[in-house]
Amino acid sequence: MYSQAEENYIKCIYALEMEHGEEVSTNLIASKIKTKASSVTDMLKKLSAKDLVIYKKYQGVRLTEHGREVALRVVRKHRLWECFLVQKLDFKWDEVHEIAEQLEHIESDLLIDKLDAFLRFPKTDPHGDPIPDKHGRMIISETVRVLDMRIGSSGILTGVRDSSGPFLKYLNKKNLALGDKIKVIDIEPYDQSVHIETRTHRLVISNNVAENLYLRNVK
Amino acid sequence: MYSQAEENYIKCIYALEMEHGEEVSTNLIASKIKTKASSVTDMLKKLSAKDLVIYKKYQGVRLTEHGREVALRVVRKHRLWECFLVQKLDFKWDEVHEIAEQLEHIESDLLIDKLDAFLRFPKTDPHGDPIPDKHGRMIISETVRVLDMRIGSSGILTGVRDSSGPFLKYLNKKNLALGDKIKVIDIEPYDQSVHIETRTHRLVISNNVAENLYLRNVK
DNA sequence: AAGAATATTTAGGTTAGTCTAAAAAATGTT
DNA sequence: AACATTTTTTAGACTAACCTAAATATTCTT
Repeated sequence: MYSQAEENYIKCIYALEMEHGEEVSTNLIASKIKTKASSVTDMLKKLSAKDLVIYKKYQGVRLTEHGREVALRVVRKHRLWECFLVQKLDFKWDEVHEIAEQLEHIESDLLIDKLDAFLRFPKTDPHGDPIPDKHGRMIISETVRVLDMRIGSSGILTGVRDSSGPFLKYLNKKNLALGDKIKVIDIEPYDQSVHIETRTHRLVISNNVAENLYLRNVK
Repeated sequence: MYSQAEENYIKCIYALEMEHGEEVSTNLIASKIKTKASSVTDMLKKLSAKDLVIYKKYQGVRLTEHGREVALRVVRKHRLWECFLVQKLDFKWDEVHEIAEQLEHIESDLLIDKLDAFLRFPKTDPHGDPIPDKHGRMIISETVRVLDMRIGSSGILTGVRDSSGPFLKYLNKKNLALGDKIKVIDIEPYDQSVHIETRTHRLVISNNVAENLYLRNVK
């Protein structure tokens, strides 16, 4: 239906809209997709002609209703495949992204619904991100960055903002995993580093890390 | 490593070499891949430059050792994915080809080895075709077409030559499946149609069908 | 509000893979 | 062996997706 390149742009625009709200700029897309701004302009015209985005020169771009549906389908496929790789094939959560980037473009609605059923209709992927159902609906749980927690409060680690390999490897090394209960002991005013405690250990995480961990509040 | 188009040509040349032996002609490739002869010529030059085939103008083409390795890797992936679709996702054997055509191009050796293990190292795909192992080796069992069996002899249905949807659907309807024991009751001299008997029923298959069913001899 | 800096678009070119039409080679027929 | 037919290759064009460099808009600074 749509080419891989088109799907990648749509997915990228969707992610940037989620993250920044408002219109998404050409350069932002270019840097995320690692291509040149001129290439982005070319593609935006094409997507606009196909009614996937609303694009006005120099004004950035937004997904149309239809564009959003396409984006959610790709996101659904990506996240379901990630579940498959981790749950069934024993991949680590930091190893699945590149492979899922390929698998997300396989075209077959039946395949993806059968995969969904095989995995018992998971609601989140291995990084804690919600999986849209076949109608594009997903459960977005209220989460807070570790950095924004009150001192002394606790939460369940439900998601990571940065799901790059290096960051996930860092979490593995520090023995932090989705579902862990985390208590914020103290936030250092000087550098915003955070002392946290899990059921098994205590540690200090940098401000950078604390911005990238999302907790669902407990109690 | 290689583009999908390149992989498809390599796989096609491999299949035609198996089927016809000798050099494979431009037109044969064109008709199998459903493209024009001129496109094939272009691609053969490229594959030749990459040392995947030996190509001499007007003389047809053969795979190099390296080309054969690439072909076997793609075949391995295709057949493993078919197993996955049928065994794990409950697809019918006549529904999996198109999806496997897409999945076979996913690039990750680790993925394919893990999939292999997950499926418990299957030796044949749902159509009875052998699956190459990670070194490209596979078990080719001695099989005979139903048409070539002696009258009164029996065999186990181990493979189909034509694995197109319509043919597989026909077999489903006639209640014939891989692994069934089949006895050849009689071959009609006039039109070469064959009377066969399975554990559960007797039926007559046309010469055309009898050419496309492979049996492994019993006793 | 003008000039500087930045962001975006346009113009024109490249590559992979396809196509049509014409030319050239191989093969078949007598 | 010469002509006809078939097969294959070449030449030249097209599209998708990318690129560089230049032109144009927008935004920032003062």
